[in-house]
Amino acid sequence: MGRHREFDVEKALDAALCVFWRKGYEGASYADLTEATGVERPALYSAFGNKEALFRQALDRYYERYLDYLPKALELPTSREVAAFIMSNAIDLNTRYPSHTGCLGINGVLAGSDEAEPVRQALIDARAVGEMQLRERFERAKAEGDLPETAKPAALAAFLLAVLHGMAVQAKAGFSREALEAVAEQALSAWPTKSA
Amino acid sequence: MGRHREFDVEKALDAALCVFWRKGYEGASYADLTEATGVERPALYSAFGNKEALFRQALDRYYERYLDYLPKALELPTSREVAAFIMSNAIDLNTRYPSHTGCLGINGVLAGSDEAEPVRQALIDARAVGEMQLRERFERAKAEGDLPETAKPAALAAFLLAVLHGMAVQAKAGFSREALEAVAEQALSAWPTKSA
DNA sequence: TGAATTTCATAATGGTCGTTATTAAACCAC
DNA sequence: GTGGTTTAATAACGACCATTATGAAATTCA
Repeated sequence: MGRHREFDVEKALDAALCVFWRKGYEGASYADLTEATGVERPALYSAFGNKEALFRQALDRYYERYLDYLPKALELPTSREVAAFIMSNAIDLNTRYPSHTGCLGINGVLAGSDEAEPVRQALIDARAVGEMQLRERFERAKAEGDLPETAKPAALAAFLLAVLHGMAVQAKAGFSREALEAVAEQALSAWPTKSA
Repeated sequence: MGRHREFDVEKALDAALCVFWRKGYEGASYADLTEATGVERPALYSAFGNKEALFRQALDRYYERYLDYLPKALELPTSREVAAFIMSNAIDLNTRYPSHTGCLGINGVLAGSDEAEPVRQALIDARAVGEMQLRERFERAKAEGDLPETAKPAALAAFLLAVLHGMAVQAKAGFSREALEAVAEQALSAWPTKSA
C-alpha cells in the first residue's frame, strides 16, 4: 500500500550515470542530478541512498550496459582479436556521445578531495578486476600457443589497459574517432605473434 | 617601501603545485593550500591571484621543473630513443613521490564541474602543444630516414601520448615502477624501424 | 469513508567552498 | 620619530555543497 513512485528508477539511474560520466563523481552536484533525472533530491535519496551509493549503482549499470563488450571479447579465439575488439569498442564508446566523452571510470575520480577516496578505490578495484581477466585470458593464449613463449601476459594486459586509459583521456580532450583508431592500430602492430 | 613579504613565493608555489598534483584543481581547497604552503589565504591571493591563476602558475612551474626532460628528449638522435627517454622519465616522475602519483596535467581536470572548464581547456591546450612537438619530431625522423616511409608521425605521436596518459592513470591507481616499465617495453616493441 | 502508509515537493540544516573587508603589524622615505 | 605604504592575520561574506525534517498529496486496505 501507499503512494506509487511517479518516476522510472531505471531511467533516473541512466540519467544520473550520464551526469557522472560527464562531470565525474565530485563534479556532479545534486542540482545537476535533479535536473538530469527530473527527480527531486529527497526522491533520489529514498531510491538510491546517498551520493556515493548512487554513483556505485551507476557504475554497476555502466559495466552491464556499456562495457558488455568485455566479456564477449574474452571469448574470441585469439589474443590479438581480443585486444582489437576491446579497443574498437572502447573507441566507439569514448566518442559516441559528444555530451559525455571518455570513460566513466577514468573521468570519475582520478583525483579529488579526500572524501572521494572510497569511490576512487572502488574504481581502482573495478579496473583491477578487468586487468586480471585480461591477464588470465592472455595466459590461456600462451598455453594454447596463440602467444609465443616469450610473451608476458601480465605486461600485455597492463599495456592494453594503458592504451585504453590513454585513449579515454584523449577522447575527453576532444580526439576524433579516426585519431583514436590510428592509436589502436599502432598499439596492435606491437602485438606478439606465434610465428617467429 | 612597505612591509616585506615574509614567505618565499617560490616555495609556496612548489607546495601548492604538490597539492594540485595530488588532488586536482577542484579537489584542492584553500584549506589544503594554506596548510601546505603555510601561507594564509589573503596572502595567496595577493601573491598569485585567485585559484585559477594560482593553478596556471603551478602548471607552468610543473612544465619547467618536472617536464624538463621533454625538450631534451626531442634532441635525441632517433625517434625510438625519443620515445624511450620520454617514457622512462615519465615513469620515474609518476612514481617518484608516493604522496602525489601520476601526472599533474592528467590528475588536474579530467572531469569536474562547469566552472573548471577554463582550466580543463588550458590543460588540453598544453597537451596539444606537446603532441605537436612530438609529431614534428617524428616527421623529421621520417625525412631523415630514421623512420620508414610507411610510418605515420601523427599516429605515432598520438600513440606515445596515449601510452603516457595511460601510465599516468595506472600510476595514480598504484601501479609499481616495474609494472609501468613493462608497459613501456611493450609499447616500444611496436616502434617502427627503417630496416625492413 | 477513514486509518495507515508511501511518495511527493518545499525548504531548511550545518558545513565548506572561493573570495574579500577589516584591522593590526612591519617597513621605507623623509 | 612620523606619514605613507605594503603585508599579515582574523574573520566574515554569499553561494553552493550533501543531506534531511516537514507536511501535503496519493494510494491501499479495512
